[in-house]
Amino acid sequence: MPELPEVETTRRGLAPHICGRPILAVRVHEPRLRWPVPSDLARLVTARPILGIDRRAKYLLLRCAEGTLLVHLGMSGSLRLDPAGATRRKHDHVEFEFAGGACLRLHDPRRFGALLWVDGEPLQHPLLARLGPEPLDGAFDGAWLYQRSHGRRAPVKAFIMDARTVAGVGNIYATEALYIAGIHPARAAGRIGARRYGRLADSIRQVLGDAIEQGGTTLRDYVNGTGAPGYFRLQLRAYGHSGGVCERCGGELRQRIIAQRSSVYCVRCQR
DNA sequence: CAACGGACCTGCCTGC
DNA sequence: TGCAGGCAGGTCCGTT
Repeated sequence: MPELPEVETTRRGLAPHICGRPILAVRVHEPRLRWPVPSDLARLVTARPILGIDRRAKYLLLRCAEGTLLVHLGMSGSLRLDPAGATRRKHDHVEFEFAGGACLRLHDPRRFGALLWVDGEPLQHPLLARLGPEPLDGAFDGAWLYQRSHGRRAPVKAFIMDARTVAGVGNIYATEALYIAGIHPARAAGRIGARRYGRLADSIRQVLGDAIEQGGTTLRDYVNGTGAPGYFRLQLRAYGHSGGVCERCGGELRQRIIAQRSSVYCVRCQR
């Protein structure tokens, strides 16, 4: 479900409602996520507030006084703030209850997500320490991509989805950015020039930024932390349009597995 | 180091 | 209506 824009939308939706409010109770109904949910989670966070919510790649960092809750939503996860009285649903694995009865619930049917506790500086955690630049940061640009791509024979789509290259570019937005930049997703990363990488970096920034503005992409039932769907799906030009016609050149949009992931591209104008 | 395949799960859709 | 098979927005880890 969630790529970077959906995670960021969740962060923005939740922060004003939960930051600074003490957690009254924590309930773990299903600890078997990607890694086991800490058995002493309740002891770690009960009676303490979440001080702030940050994001790094697709991880949410819920900052507490003595450490950080690291949350990843995997393929099917969502965080939802329910008003008092709303009942728990199937696949709501962890609940954080606040004063007044509102309840933050981690919902994740496929359980590819994670909820971890990190002592100390979370950015030094092994899961985060080696991530590449944030795509919406100034440190990310075409020069960075070009320099990192030297000698790489893997498809450029795999290259930009590698979190060490740039953090948080998933299958939908990699597909869209390559479409916008006019680059064929299967082209070897090391065989693309600096100018084209400049365009690709711009496309990545543009597509992620626009998607965040639209509240993310709702495919199945994604909603942000406060229940609103995202509208970026309406602006997808390649993803989900296989068999259709390219808006730019009239060519055929074709679907194919590239680097183990389903990809859509225009057979005529992506080179 | 780079590249690749497998692993972890449930739900939903298609076709027989 | 039932069932098998394929597919899905992620990413870590082990092997080559």
